[in-house]
Amino acid sequence: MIQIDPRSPTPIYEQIIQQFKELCFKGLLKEGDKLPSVRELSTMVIANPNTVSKAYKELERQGIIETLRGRGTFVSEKAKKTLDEGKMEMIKEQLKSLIIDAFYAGVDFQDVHHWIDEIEEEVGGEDGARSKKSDKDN
Amino acid sequence: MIQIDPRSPTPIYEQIIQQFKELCFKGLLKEGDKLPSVRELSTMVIANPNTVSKAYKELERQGIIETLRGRGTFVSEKAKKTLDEGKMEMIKEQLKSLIIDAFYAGVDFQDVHHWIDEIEEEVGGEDGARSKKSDKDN
Amino acid sequence: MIQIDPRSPTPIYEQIIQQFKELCFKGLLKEGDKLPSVRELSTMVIANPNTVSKAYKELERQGIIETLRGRGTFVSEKAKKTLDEGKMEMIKEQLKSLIIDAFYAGVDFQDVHHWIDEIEEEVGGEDGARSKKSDKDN
Amino acid sequence: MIQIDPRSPTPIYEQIIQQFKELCFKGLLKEGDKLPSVRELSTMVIANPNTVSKAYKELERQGIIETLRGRGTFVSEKAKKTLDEGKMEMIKEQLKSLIIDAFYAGVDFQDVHHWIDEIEEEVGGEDGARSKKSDKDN
DNA sequence: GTGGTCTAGACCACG
DNA sequence: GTGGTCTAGACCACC
Repeated sequence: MIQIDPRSPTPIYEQIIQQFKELCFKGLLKEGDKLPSVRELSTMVIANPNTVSKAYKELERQGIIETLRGRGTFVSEKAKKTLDEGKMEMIKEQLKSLIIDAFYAGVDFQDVHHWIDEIEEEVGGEDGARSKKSDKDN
Repeated sequence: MIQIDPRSPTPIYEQIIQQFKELCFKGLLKEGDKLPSVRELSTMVIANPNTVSKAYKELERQGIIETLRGRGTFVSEKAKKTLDEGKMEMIKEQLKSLIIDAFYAGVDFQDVHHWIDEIEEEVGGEDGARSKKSDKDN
Repeated sequence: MIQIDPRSPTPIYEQIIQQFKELCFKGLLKEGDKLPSVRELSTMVIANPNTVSKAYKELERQGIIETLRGRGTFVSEKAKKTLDEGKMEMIKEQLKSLIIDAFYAGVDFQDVHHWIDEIEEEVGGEDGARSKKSDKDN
Repeated sequence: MIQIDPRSPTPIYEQIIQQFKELCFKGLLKEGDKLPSVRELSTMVIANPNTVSKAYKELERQGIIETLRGRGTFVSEKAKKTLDEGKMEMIKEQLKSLIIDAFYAGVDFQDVHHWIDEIEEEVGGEDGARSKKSDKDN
């Protein structure tokens, strides 16, 4: 379910966050689904409970999951899609940097568009979080 | 020319790298142009010379610039665009994460495409590095 | 009567305590009134009986309610108002923290005074526990 | 400067947060002032660096302080006083609970008003963060 | 059983 | 020197 690369430069807790976000986004984890407990996951990925806990806390802070005390951690009912202008600006900046880096790796704007289409296909087939945007498409 | 935000979470040396890359990409810095010396830039942006040096070293490693001993640092003649498969995969992964984050900020795939077009206009109007790719577009 | 939010960061047993205190304070629960049994309340609010029991025990310890074995749990005859210096100091400390937090949320002392007046109106209209203090006001 | 009670039920990191907030609020720590380093403070209060770090992170998240990487931690230039409606509601709820608790400790609304005045005198003498509200008073 | 807090101490990135 | 990350393992509150 979750695959961690301990040798990766990106922190383990970041990897956990990212992968859960992706699972939710793809719809493989649906609203209300229970996540593995901190201890379970920490043994599964051979990480420290603290590290897992940190990831869960951040996911909760972002509104992706919520914890019901004594019962466990669950995918949040309302994956809040707050229109966050500040965050959007940040993401745009990151996107620009990414594209420039991509260019120096031999990729141009067309390729990036294609990549995004690929990601959309890979990810958007399920009726996950993505389905919410279908209103917009109609 | 270079604007540093000491409060930003991205390291200062990364900011320098990024901004020089952007300048080259936009064509505001052309092949053979001289960069400020480490000492000059470090006083200009109020940073530690070590920090600037680190940025220059990384830019040189990436083939964006080259240092001619005793003469200074210059934008590299041929911005080597090694088709680096590994790097492309990495960038693709980053792009996926970015898109997922964007989604949770209330943005969909269509919007991302538009953003990229915006970036292309902002950046691609000049006959900078990008122009080299135009062969591919045709 | 009692509303529990399982998502709230404040423990469920605390929420129960708080809400019963508020009901008594407002006079909606009067001296001698019978409280729901632990089992009743636990099914009503979908909580573990242990949790409800814990709340009742604490309320009893504070002298707000008393249990008559075999008969049930009742609002205590004399809501003992022990002048507890230690507790008062604690509350004062909490109040200070609260005000500082309020400030950073854009609220000043005057506003806090107004809030208290609002709470007084909301809560003090009934002839509940508060009425006992009216001697002091005169 | 900072006094920690390891026996207190409130977590050490909370105590640190609270005390720094109070210092800033009183104006004993002014904008731009340097806070002790994580290591310094952790030895000063006989706590683990992690615990101190956690406190600093939270203070930063709240916009009270900011860290300049490699240089240290400083009182934020702009103690952001975002009018946060949600937070204000939360604080109001806490205030209500506090007042009810206070009542059962033998305190009435008048007393609470007096307490607040006391806190205002204790805290508002300096030209600290509080001074910003003086515009409102005029 | 769950997550939350804390300690002790290691290693790394940044400036 | 600074803070950021992680491990190992303890204790507690809550359900």
